[in-house]
Amino acid sequence: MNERDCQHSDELDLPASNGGTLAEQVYDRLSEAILAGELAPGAKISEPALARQYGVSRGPLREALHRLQERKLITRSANHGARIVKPSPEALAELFVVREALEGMAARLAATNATADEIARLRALVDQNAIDDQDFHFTIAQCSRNPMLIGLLCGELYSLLRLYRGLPLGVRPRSQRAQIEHERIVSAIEDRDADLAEMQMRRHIASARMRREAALAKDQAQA
Amino acid sequence: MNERDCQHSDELDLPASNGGTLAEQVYDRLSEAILAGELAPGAKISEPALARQYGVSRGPLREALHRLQERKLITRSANHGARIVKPSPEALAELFVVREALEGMAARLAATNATADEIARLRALVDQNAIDDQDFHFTIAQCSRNPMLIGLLCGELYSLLRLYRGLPLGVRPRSQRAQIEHERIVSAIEDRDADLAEMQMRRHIASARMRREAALAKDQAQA
DNA sequence: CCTCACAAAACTGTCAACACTTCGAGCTCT
DNA sequence: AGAGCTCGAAGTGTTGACAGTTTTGTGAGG
Repeated sequence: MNERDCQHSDELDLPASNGGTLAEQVYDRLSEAILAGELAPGAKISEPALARQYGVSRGPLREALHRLQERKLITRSANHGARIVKPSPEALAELFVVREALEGMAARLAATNATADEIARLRALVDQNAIDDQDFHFTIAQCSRNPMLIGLLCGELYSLLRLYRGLPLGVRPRSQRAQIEHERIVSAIEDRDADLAEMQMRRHIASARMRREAALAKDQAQA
Repeated sequence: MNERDCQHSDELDLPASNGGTLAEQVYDRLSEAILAGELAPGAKISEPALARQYGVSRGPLREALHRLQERKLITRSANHGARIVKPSPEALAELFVVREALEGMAARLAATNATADEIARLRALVDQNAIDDQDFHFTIAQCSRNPMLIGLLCGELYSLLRLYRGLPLGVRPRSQRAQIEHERIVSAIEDRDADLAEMQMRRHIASARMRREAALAKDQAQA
């Protein structure tokens, strides 16, 4: 049970949040809580309870909830309250298709626009095996020099990916297969071969999708 | 006792809006107003003024503004208010790159997943010349059978496209060039050729991007 | 004439209180 | 006992008011 020691006052202060306004702080804390899995998927959100928990009034909380609604992290229906979005295998598959398209384009642009320093950093990331997958993909997105693409990949899609995988951004060792695929992508970027970079990235995402779908199917078979 | 309710007030009623809550109605009206260009890009939003205009209190209005912020239709900074986002040539170029990736993927999926009826509808759209471009692209997105892709293309990206082009979803005659490109895309889908469908769609988007960038550059040269 | 300081107006952020809806416990009737 | 109704409790939607900040307008001084 994740219940705190103190019974009556679960009031959590918000000192570490960067946002100036309470609504922003609550938004940051709430999105992090949802993505970290602290709030169960599909669970109903009680505005008074959450407001007490975070030590704010319902006004800022509702503003944060509306932002989360637009980010599709919660669903809201009038007079029926808000619920944490529940990940589904279908949504996961859809997400990977979108990622394949966007990250493929990012790799294509990176092959053209990346600086020598950035390519060196990518090469270093691949050569040392202990890095996490996200760092690699984020770095390539940055190399695309396309802020909208970067925002989609590193913001919205990455959030949904965290939610669907149900893991707290873990640095788990990636497979040998992924290691090889990463190396091929970097090689293509080093060669400034845009077509090949896109193709390798798309194969990499498709491969990751199949692995993850298999793992998810096995999890659901157990449950 | 200066009641200005009925005389010359700018108070706009919200009868036609579908949403049950005031916040939703204001959200719909505001996003439509921004996308239609009724609110000047870059203009500052005064919460009291807008609240009076729409005949609601500041609470629901602020909730709608937070949703618009997450949709990137407005920008907000603490204690400094909200501003309508200002389109830039750079953002337009970025948008077309993202569209090229996503619509290419949609065409690929459509070649695989579209039903015979849907393909017939696409063929009809191409054969009759008077259709507008958006209808064609939306239909292909629907054929992808990927709700997340459909939501991105028909929702967020389409909104930004409307905003950046500054036109009210006009049914303007498309060029002969676009007509030919549409026909090639539909032919590839009819042949169930996923690779070709994606390539033709990406060329079509890239061609549209170059035409629009040229038009925008000319406009800015005049001004 | 320009600049700076200062006060007032306006605005944003926040809160507590008020309507209306929804849900559930308990009662009634068959 | 079980189905349906009633009424109270809880929750959501909305409002107006209050506190702190930013901006504006004004006047003195250089």
